[in-house]
Amino acid sequence: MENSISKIQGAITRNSELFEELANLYKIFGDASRVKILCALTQSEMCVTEISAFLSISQSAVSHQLRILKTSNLVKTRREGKNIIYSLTDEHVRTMIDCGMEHISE
Amino acid sequence: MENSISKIQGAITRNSELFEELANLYKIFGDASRVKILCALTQSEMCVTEISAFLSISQSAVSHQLRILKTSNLVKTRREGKNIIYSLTDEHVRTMIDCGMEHISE
DNA sequence: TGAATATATGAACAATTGCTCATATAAGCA
DNA sequence: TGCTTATATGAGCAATTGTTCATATATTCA
Repeated sequence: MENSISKIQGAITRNSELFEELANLYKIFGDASRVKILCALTQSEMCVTEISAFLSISQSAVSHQLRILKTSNLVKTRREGKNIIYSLTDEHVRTMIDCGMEHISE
Repeated sequence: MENSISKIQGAITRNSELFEELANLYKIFGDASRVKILCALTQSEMCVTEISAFLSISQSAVSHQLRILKTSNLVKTRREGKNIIYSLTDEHVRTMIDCGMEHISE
């Protein structure tokens, strides 16, 4: 018991940045605007204006949030004429959202 | 395309509180101290003093965080003499952590 | 080239958060 | 009952966060 606990403690202490990183990932999902954006992109890629109109969030606010999502590598972009099309980077995002959804719907 | 998008929009608009709730859940995991506490409890139930010593976080700080975790129903308690033993409410917490871990370890 | 549309971004501000410090409450024990 | 240990909690504070407003940048098209 004492042994196994100190083993975990070692792991936690050594991997302090790991937990910081983990917390930072969750922090990104910890905002309704961002979750909505991610959830919308789950269904279909969209440009900024679409997202903004779609969620009734100001263009500026959406843009700020998208930057956070992009920096965190949760979304990727491509230009198409005047528009920048945003889409999810990979399936992990979907999994993360599902995981949370499952928890609250019990 | 237009149809499916407006369908999603309807869903998002109607379930605004759902997203708020989802974001709030993630927000709880979005702090290194709390993730550490939850992760520690993943391995074994512990009392406040143990958690505090274990993670090198002040007793007060741990206590404050535990209150949040308990209010959110992520941990439960039982008294044992002078001690209050904290443990995870259910397996969902483990799943949530695993889910995040999987994402950052790629 | 100039106007219109799309997107990004910096400054400012209010709100929230997580910690510390001091102290309250509660249980065990001499 | 008084002392010690365990836990909880309120006030205060510094740091972070998400939004708005104003403006910059970039692309298309007449």
